[in-house]
Amino acid sequence: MARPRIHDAELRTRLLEAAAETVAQQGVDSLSLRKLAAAQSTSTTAIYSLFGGRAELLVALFATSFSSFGDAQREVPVTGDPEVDLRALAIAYRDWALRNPHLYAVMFGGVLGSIDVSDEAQLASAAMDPLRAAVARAVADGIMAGAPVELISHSFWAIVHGLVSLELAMPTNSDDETRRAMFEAGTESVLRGWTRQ
Amino acid sequence: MARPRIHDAELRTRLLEAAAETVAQQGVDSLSLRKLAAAQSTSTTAIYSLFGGRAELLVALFATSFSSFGDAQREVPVTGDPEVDLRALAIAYRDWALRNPHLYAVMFGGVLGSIDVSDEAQLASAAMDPLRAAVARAVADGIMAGAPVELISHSFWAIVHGLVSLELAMPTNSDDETRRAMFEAGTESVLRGWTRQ
DNA sequence: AAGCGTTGTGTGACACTGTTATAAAACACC
DNA sequence: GGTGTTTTATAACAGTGTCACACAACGCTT
Repeated sequence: MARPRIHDAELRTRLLEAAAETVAQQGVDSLSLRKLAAAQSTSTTAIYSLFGGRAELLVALFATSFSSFGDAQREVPVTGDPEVDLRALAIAYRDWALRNPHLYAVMFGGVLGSIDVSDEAQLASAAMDPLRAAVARAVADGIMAGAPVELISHSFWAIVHGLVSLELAMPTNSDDETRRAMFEAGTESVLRGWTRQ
Repeated sequence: MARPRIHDAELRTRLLEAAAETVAQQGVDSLSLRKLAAAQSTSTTAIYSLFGGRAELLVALFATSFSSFGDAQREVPVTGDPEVDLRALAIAYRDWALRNPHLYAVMFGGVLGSIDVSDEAQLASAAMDPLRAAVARAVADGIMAGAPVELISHSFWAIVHGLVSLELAMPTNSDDETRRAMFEAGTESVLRGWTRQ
């Protein structure tokens, strides 16, 4: 019984996808609400009614980024060898991060500033489920031991994230192969650290 | 033969220190050139003549942050046991980062956006010299082996940075002791991974 | 001593930004 | 057709970084 709404879920996804593309290509600082709204032939009011504001828009982007990242992790095939799976998960992790550095900064860097993402932290952690499952298989097979699955998984997440994060933050003059070798050597060290001799 | 300059090195350090305090306490987004200049009873022109602009000011902050961080690493005493030293360096690393999360975001997070810090990367890497020295001692003592010192050091840096970064980015409901235990378990895994059996 | 030339500095304008109050638009119903 | 209600776009507000410009402050020359 009033003006029909155009600020619907469809526009919300369109705005979110456009924002994701801008951030992915130019970084979060280049995201302007005015330009984003204009590109979708609407006004900034749409962003405020659909998200709440810039901060909430970035939280939504944080969530979808982890969702896309989680998809990439889930696409890694499960073999009979947990160690093979862990190496493949690590490489898939690195590939995604190097391909989407700006989104990775939104997910892990302090880019979001003081924006609270407590509610979305679970969703973020869910992207690591394939890793936890692989570690659980390794423990079940007696390949790994020494701590709870959650703890081993966390340290594996930390080394992979640490290596990728340093690679993104610290510009080096070493070539791609060298950097990949450093990455694999790093993950291998944690693998050895939890592997039963 | 002209107006005497007030925009000198002393004002530069004052501006930089004030900027560091603001960023350390409220984050990089809360740093306004206008407010910063006004707080030092000068104008924004000072920042432009002394630094070049906001980006260059943040690069200078990046450098001083790594300097302060490097001091904390160098303050860790050197004992006769390289493994003890590595654990102490890791704990000092974590302490500094948890005490200065916003500066840590400037150093490693994508907070600086597309600002180039290639020239300062060496300075950043220098903060890790105590770690490299400890690894070198461990290798010399035959405690660690399997790769060049630089590679082992890098993986150790990565695990420590990864653990700290996850701790800062992912809000958990576990208490301080649990988080510290997870940190130590993670660093121990890399230590074991490079330790000769 | 007065004026000049030069250099450094603060002021103000410009083009942006996110946010929000307000007024117009677009419908259903009487 | 008029009324009421909801949704939307517009415009104003306060703030930002950046930079051209005019003023201020000195040494030197006349």
